[in-house]
Amino acid sequence: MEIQILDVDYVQVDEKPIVRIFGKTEKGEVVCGFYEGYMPYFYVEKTDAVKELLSKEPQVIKIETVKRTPVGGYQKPKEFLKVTITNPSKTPEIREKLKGAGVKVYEADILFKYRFMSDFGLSGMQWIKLEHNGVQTHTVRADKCVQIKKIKPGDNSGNAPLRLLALDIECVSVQKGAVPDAKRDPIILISLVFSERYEGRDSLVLSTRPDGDVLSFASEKEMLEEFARIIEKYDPDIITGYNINNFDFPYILERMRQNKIKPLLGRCKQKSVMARKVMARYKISITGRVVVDSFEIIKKDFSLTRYGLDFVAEALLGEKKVDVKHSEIEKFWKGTNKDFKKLVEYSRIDSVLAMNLLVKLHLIDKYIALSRISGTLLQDTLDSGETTRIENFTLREFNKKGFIVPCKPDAKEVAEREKARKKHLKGGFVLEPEKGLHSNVIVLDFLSMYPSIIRTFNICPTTLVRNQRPEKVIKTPLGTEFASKEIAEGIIPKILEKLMKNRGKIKKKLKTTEDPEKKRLLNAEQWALKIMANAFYGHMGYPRAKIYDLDIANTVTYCGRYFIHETKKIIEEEIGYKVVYGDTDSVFVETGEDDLEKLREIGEQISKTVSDRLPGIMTLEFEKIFKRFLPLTKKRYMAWSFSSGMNGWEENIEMKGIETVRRDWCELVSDTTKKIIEIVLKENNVKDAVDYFRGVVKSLVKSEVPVKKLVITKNMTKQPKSYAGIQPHIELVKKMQTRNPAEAPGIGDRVSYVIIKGTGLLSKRAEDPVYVMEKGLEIDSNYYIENQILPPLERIFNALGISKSELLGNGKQTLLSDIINNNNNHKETKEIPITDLKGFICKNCQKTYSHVPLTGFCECGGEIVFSSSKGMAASVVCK
DNA sequence: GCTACTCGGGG
DNA sequence: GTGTACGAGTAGC
Repeated sequence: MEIQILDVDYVQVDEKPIVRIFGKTEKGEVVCGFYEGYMPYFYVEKTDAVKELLSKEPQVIKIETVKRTPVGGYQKPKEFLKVTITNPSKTPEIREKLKGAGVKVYEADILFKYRFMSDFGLSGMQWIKLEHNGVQTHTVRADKCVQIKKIKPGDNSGNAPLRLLALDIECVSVQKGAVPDAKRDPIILISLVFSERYEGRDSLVLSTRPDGDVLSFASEKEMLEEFARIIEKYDPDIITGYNINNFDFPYILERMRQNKIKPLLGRCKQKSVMARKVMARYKISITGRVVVDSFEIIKKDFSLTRYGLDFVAEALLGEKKVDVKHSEIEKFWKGTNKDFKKLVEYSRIDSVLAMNLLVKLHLIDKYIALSRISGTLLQDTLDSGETTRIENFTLREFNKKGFIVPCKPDAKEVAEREKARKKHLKGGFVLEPEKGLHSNVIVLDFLSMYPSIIRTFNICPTTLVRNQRPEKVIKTPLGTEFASKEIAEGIIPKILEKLMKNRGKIKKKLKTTEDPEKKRLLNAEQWALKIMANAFYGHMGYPRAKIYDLDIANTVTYCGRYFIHETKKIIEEEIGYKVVYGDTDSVFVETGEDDLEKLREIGEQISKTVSDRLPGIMTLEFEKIFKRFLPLTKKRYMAWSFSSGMNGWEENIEMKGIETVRRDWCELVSDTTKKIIEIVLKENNVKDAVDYFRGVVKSLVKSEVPVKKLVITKNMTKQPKSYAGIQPHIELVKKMQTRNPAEAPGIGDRVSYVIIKGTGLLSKRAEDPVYVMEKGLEIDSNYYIENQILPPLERIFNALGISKSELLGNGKQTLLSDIINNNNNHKETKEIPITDLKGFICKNCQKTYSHVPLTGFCECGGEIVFSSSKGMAASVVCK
């Protein structure tokens, strides 16, 4: 029998744990495999005192002497005690007792399911073959329950047919405007959407109101009981919804508690649904199933300005919600039959959208790939971060080679590490960017820089030279030493080699794969391999990590900085090009060439020269070409980029660290910013950009900009009177309440406003856009210039050497172009080709400028002329 | 510029 | 469940 692992847990029966593996066959049968005879264990240092301590513990059933190597500096294996006990849940107690006695304890904080999975080489969503006997049990809901004899890796790839359920609840608060409180406000409606038909339907709505197209119930209790029955009968593998982790599920569980219903929604008939509160956030676990919150994934994987379901569905699916405001739910609930029908439809569509997001955007592909690679169960991959995955993964790899891992650090240790880290750990090197607008810049990146450094110097906590000295070492540029590869190959470098090579193979396979389904899975896999490889460096510098080493983290970043400096030196001093910017693992090289193909050739040449010169597997790759490059500051730039793709050169505008859209900016800002960036980068015309900006300012002043483009939107999260400060949108709501209380926005609604002309406080001049259009009120153009379009654009123009006062003109008609044109009148006749143009220079004091001051003259009063590598010139010729 | 606090999503 | 872990954006020094 072959199954794909969905979930693993254990039950304690008569002093013995039984591991349960929940999975699904290729045909879609649900299987639960029971494994008996595997016992919990951990390691401690070997002393007589420890033996004495352990002999008093009734839980301990076996103490063996074993040879292992602790992780923490290069060393030879030594003797440890392997302690086996009867009950996994007793481990913390014994662990703390030993720790209290000053005894070093290893691997005593590993979840039992993961101890088991690690020893048997099992991963979440992995296919496995089971040799088994049939068993019958009434404790588990599955098509087949088997007693596992042996587990072997499976042959299948892809996924078993997974059955999905999407759900959404509706409720109304007794307190007007507030978010409903599960302790008090009942659920009125539950909508369910099925990926496989359930009793001939693909959706179902349950309600305590008895009309419309719903399953109706006399009480909330009966409705919730039926809800549980449907889940049992439909038996989904995956349950989804929008914000179900932090709203629907905690709410349903509390309502079940109030109604004295045990929340048995999982595949174990005895285990209730668990809602663990982790720092103000809930994590839901349901035995044998996986809860996927579309909202949480979208927030992580997509960069959007807002994450409300309406916005997300529209942006990502092009699908719309039913238009019902939160403040209207009560009205529709208590309203006519038609009103109620609309509410039912509203709820149903919310579930449909949650389902569609998951299915159409393939939201879980990445997480399945991460699970398979790291060994983590899908639910935990979704709920927890990088640390869990890395530690799961590393445990196996270290154990395989006879290493044992320390327990996680306590709060005191974490605090000390945090302090040391802050003080000593330096990050990547960021080069001060060369000011001004650049053309024809080649961008080169190190291929997986940190993983490559780790592999090149065999960097690992198991090879780091501390107390014991290996016969042969390799020294890093920082001076730290590691055992050389022939003596002891580091576990982490070896893992990275496997991950990187595997990724190469998958990328190759991807090129010859046509089937879109297979392609998607391969793509998710190569992505996950990259993510895992890149996470190791960060993990070793993470204060809560079990395998934490500041010396190692510092070695890695130091090498990074060292190699970037070396690279810059080689390019500038040996090859002879200027490096105009660089960040951590990249260099931006300016050349005189402007043909894309020739630039690529130069790029490849630089790549080869540098890679040959640097040690080990350090590889600098040609990445792309910036036809135009405008740095604002470190880590902030914009560029017109060309990279070679499948269909020749692919161009796009790249922005790093620059926002063009922000919640509190109106549309005019993003429109204008985008346009100006395009003029500067693509047309290389600063004058036109300035003109465009002035045009916008002019039309603002003349009230020619449509009101729609000036609307600013903010959320009102609480009652207007409970706001301490004065805020425009709140003041507007107060105004609207006196005008027409029924139409005024309520709590949780978004408030749209524009700022109008007047004498009072700015906040008091916020007005309803509709009202402004009806009454023809005048917009405060000054506000829009100073507070909206100017702040982002000022930074861009500053980078081009144009100050705010110059930009706004201030009456002086003195633009760069005019000055250049005026230069035609110059008496000097010397000409230079435009390709040699470096900038501008004062004829009198030699001060250089990247842009001509708009007065046309230097501070010293001297005349500004062109400067080139061949000297000064009065004019420039274009060829 | 940095660090501390808030709030998101949901109804 | 042998676990305790957000993160961007903004307000406040």
